[in-house]
Amino acid sequence: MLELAVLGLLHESPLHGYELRQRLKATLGTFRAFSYGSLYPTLRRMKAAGWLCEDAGDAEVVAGAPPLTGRRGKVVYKLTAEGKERFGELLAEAGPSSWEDETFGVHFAFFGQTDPAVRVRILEGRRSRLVERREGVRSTLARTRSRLDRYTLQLQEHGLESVEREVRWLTELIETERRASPPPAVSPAGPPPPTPRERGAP
Amino acid sequence: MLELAVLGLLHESPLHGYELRQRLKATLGTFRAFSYGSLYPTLRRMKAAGWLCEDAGDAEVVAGAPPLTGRRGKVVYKLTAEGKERFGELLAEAGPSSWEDETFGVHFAFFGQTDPAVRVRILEGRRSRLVERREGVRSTLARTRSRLDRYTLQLQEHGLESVEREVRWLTELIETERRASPPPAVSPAGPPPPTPRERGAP
DNA sequence: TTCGTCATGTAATGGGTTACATGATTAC
DNA sequence: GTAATCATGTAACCCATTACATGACGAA
Repeated sequence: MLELAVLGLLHESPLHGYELRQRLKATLGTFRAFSYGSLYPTLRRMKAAGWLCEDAGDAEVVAGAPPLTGRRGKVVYKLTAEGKERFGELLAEAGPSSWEDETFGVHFAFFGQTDPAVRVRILEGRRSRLVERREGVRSTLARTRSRLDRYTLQLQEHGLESVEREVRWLTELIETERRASPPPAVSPAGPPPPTPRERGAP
Repeated sequence: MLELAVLGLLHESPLHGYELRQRLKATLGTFRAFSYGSLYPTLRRMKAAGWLCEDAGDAEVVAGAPPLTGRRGKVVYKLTAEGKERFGELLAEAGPSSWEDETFGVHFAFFGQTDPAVRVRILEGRRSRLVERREGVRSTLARTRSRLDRYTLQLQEHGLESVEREVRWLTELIETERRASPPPAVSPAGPPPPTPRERGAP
């Protein structure tokens, strides 16, 4: 979770903890916020795991700076080769761990680096998860509507509309993805017709 | 959190754990789900705290039922007097603990039993929390929009629209509340006109 | 010189989840 | 008689939060 987000951000450029948190906010928006209390220990853990290392690239840090009593100043982290590999692995995962509520936003935020086929599978996974939830709410709502008071009903309906809205959003995203790169259509008769051009999408 | 939800549901009628969880789903809808792994320990804890007790009201349980080896069968809980008091206290709370993401839904679900003035304060608290968040997202979005890729942008905008939507919803709810019971208008000139009657609020 | 914000970190705690273990009851 | 679902419970763990402590640096 935090781990993926950190890998993703450091994959773009080296950062120190404080900066990382700002970026986290800017990247994840309303979806998730992390406190320093979880960020710093995570950085430590990830460094211990060998995914991160301290970046000595900043010349001015080395220069005439104050004697650095013990250890106080920016600590800039960057990804190691193992870290990049780990990021790649996490990006390739298309399972519940990529489409549940808490995680989907983070995976989505790094779709730019994600394989198109994986993107579609995650979007579909998320959508079917939400459709499931929607049906659950709809059916219990149908059963209990008459027994609910004004407020409980409002809550159910607002919740239901939120889910419906997200489903529509996902449907559009999926369609866009498909238009951009149609699935490798395993046609029952013969190989698929050659597509006009396979554009490189960086 | 779970505590409030349990108090609220048992306030309506005695229930056993399993039933309680179904009701929880029906009441909270998309907002929150709890697992048995947190429900049962919570029931235990609340019983120990004296807010709940086992309900012996079910005649058929006492009847010819199997010898009950040790302890196995439905355990129906109901609120004690202390439990009702506790529920009242929690309902009267109008602070961050009632309008943050994780909690608001639960508080809202029991608005039917909540004092109208408290309802409005909670709705306003929630709204200003969301407005704050919306402004945060808007401003970082304004600063960073050009640097964001397609997906990150999508995520930001979908998130922003979700927040805007909830703000509108809250605004409507607040207006409805105000129409139903206008605030005790403190007029700037002179003492307020004598209200018909000052009802005893202990 | 003091305030705000940048910057790093730890300890205690919290509030849940997953996975597992068990057994009763009901419907086929 | 067996599968589904009703029903209760525990233990291990997870992933974060809050509150706190510390300190550098720039602007007023």
